[in-house]
Amino acid sequence: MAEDRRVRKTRKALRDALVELVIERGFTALSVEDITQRADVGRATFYSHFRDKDELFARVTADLLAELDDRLRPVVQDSAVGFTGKPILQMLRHARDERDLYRIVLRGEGDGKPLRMFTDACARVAAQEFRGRSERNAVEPRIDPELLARAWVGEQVAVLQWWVEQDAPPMPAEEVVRMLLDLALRGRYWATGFDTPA
Amino acid sequence: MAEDRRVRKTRKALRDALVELVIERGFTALSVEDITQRADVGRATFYSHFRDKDELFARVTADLLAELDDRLRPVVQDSAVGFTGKPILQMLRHARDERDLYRIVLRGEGDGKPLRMFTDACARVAAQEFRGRSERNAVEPRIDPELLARAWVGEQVAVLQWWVEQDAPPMPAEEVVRMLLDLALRGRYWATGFDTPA
DNA sequence: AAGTTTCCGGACAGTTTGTTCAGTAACGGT
DNA sequence: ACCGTTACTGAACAAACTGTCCGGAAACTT
Repeated sequence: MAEDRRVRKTRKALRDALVELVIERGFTALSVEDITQRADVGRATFYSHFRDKDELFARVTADLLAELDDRLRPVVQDSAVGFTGKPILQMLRHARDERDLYRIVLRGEGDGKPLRMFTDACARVAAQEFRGRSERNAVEPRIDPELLARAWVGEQVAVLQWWVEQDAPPMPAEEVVRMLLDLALRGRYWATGFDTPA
Repeated sequence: MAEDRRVRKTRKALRDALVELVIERGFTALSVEDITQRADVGRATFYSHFRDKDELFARVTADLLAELDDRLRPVVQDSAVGFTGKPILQMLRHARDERDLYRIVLRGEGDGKPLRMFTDACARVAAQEFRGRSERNAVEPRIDPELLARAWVGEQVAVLQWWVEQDAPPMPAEEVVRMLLDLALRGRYWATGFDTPA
């Protein structure tokens, strides 16, 4: 049968080897042989599982994003508004479990495609949310919802990037969320030092 | 003399060819031959000017960042506080003049190294500024200055990315700055929909 | 033990890279 | 206008990597 334990084993070995090496040297600096060598697998075997270096990479990152999606969906759907602290907390916890994979995505490895998929997906949802919110609240849209979403997601991603690259004992996820909430609620503090708009 | 007009001419041709092709196909998809062909220059000639595809790329982006630095330095030094609207306005104007180059950097092209240099530089300055500000104002640092800086810069960069990729007649730079100021001053609006901190 | 599936090492042509070199063209000074 | 210097060119080269194919060895299933 195609139900062979060996297959999953070597695939996992290749995936793990890729992740390790990307962390060590970066994606572009890798040859297929580097990967198979680290995975202790013949070079020819690689091509009977994946067409490309790129395909392997794409699968690894796609799986991570899918897993994140699974964890996030219930949380997002629960709350009428998509942006409580909970989704971010979920993301941070997931990032704590799968730190290397998050690093890879958030470093923009692999032509930055996974990172772009990630941010684009977030921005799409956020933009929709902001559009709806400004309608419901009858707040005149002084800020383009598209731009607002980009800015919002940009902040989240930047914080994630920062957090996941800390090598010292990292700040607890709950603390990060507290700070983000504080940040959002106290824009005036944050903005201290701005000129008044001309 | 080494002051040959031909040299500058072919170098410029190579640089321009690189920029064009990176916009069209992305950096990793390029061979040296692609570049020299587009620049109408012999392949061997390339290596008498640059060691690598990467070196050419690094020079191009480094020059851009240096130029940005030159434009920013006087503005930043003028104002005691580094984060009035003026630096951002300068950046937006520069990005309007050198749109393709900004796109390349902000897309994270070339392993994302230039983008990281850019954001890291900004974050370093911002973090210092925020540290000083919280001391002067005797505001207890409820938010790690490092995190605050990352978040701040992440927002700026995200907005830049968004703005520079718009293909329709882009929103004027002044309008973007106005929105960013509004955004910073009205964190509470932005945060509508958050849970209250647990 | 027999039959199937996977793995392996080696060999293959095709690219790309970075270097070298001899010939040719363009430049700059007098 | 001439001549020495400098830069460009095309070709050839070894080296590395890619993706494919094959026959034999090894592992799994029943």
